[in-house]
Amino acid sequence: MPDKRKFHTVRGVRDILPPDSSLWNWFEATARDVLESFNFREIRLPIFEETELFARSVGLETDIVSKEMYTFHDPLDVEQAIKSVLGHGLDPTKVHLGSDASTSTSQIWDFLNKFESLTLRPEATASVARAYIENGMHTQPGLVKLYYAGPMFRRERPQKGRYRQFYQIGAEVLGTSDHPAIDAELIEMLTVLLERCKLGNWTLLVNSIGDPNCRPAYVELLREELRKVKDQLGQDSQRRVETNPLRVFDSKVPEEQALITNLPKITDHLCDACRQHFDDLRRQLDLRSIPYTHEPRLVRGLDYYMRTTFEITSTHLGAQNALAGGGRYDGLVEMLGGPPTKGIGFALGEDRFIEVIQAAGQISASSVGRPLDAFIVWMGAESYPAATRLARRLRGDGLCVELPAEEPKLRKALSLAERLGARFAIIIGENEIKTGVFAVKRFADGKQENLAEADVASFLRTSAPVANEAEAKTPQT
RNA sequence: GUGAGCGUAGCUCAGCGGCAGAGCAUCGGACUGUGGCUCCGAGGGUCGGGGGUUCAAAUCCCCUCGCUCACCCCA
Repeated sequence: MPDKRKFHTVRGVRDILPPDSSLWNWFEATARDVLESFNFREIRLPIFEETELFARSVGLETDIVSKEMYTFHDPLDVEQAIKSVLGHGLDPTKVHLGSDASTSTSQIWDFLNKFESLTLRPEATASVARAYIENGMHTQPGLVKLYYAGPMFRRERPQKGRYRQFYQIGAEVLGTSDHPAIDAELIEMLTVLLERCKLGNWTLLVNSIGDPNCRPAYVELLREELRKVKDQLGQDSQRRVETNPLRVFDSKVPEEQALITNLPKITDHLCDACRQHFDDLRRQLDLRSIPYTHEPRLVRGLDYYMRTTFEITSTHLGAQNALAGGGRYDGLVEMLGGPPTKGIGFALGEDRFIEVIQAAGQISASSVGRPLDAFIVWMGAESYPAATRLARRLRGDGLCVELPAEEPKLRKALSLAERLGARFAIIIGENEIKTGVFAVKRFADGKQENLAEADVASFLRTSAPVANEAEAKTPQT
């Protein structure tokens, strides 16, 4: 008896179906086009890495590393390891969950962590830094400008605009220079992409969070100020006062907002070098005519950020309103064992971009998807060979063609073609085989022409552009 | 991990103690070489799952699972 169990996606992941997938493909192609026009080149990275890479770069205390990573051990490696432990006369029950009250979960983790631990990437900057070091990319001439695209994984509770498998496109600039023009051009690149997506309702927020010279003193100052008003803070914020005072700025508790506004701003406590860098960044944005808001409360969550941080938010989204975010991470490569290297990058959330593009309504799956150019209706077994020849010819000419496998009734075939969105139906039956001309019917106005096989392709192509009809009609903004 | 809302056909939902429903979609027919319209018909259900109350439960009660949104945090 067949098992009637229905399989479904696991929590927080989803299918992306046609026609939506057309919009995704369009967005990815557009992003690639923009990034490559700034001379960025794609780096294809693995989906999983050693757990240690993310722990060290993203930061042990971050939510991402402490509770959101999909970490696993190769089962065969673990089996091997257990056997080797047994070979040393150790008690196997000591490593069996629940078999012994003295074996705690953390002890089991300690045991497992002696063996290679792997993690589905929660972000990709760490991988880029690893690849930069591993491949000796510091010997390449000039700046190393890379971009990546693909899925990331974080085990968070899903909500609007947040998924456990989500898609990011990111760009990174690595090398010996930390000139603010690099930061500004990276941001400019993002604004160009926003324009190409015909998005208007976005805001650029920028800030500087200092560097290891000036930030520790500021964090201490902030902590002292927060302690003075601790009893007015909620539980979450009270905890952060001790663990990570900067995070208090992220609070959305309404009662805390007034308090937060009056806290000392990090940009008032930067060292001279950081202050200069931030001032120059703003000048660089001005000379590019990029509107921005200085948001002193913008502190990014990942440990490796320093100096420049920025974020693009959209009013079209729900609570998860960040479309893209990034910042400078000058110490990261060296911390991972590479040469002293400056770095800056951003990641944008594809899921969120797609949502905003759809909400804006300027670009849609139907306007960027590939249309079905021709539906071939054939009648009678003797016409099928001619139909297959025609289909091959049209497809070879770059057209999208549907050829029914079974002989259809004419009325039903035309009905199906119309519902599939075909631009034309090409009718091949006894009459057409005799005369050698095909009836080509245009659905838009119902007009029909008789054409020789050799003329069909050019007729289909010239009578209407193949793709992006709707986009071409939309005035440039 | 916490809170709230919601689970009935592929989709959107009605029904809220008494035979499991509608619209849309799908398939077939009217209609044998000309689509859209119209009409007729068909298929499709563990009413999320389990337990309880009752002569009788989609409906009332309890538990559980799932989804959505929000918190936390982030793209």
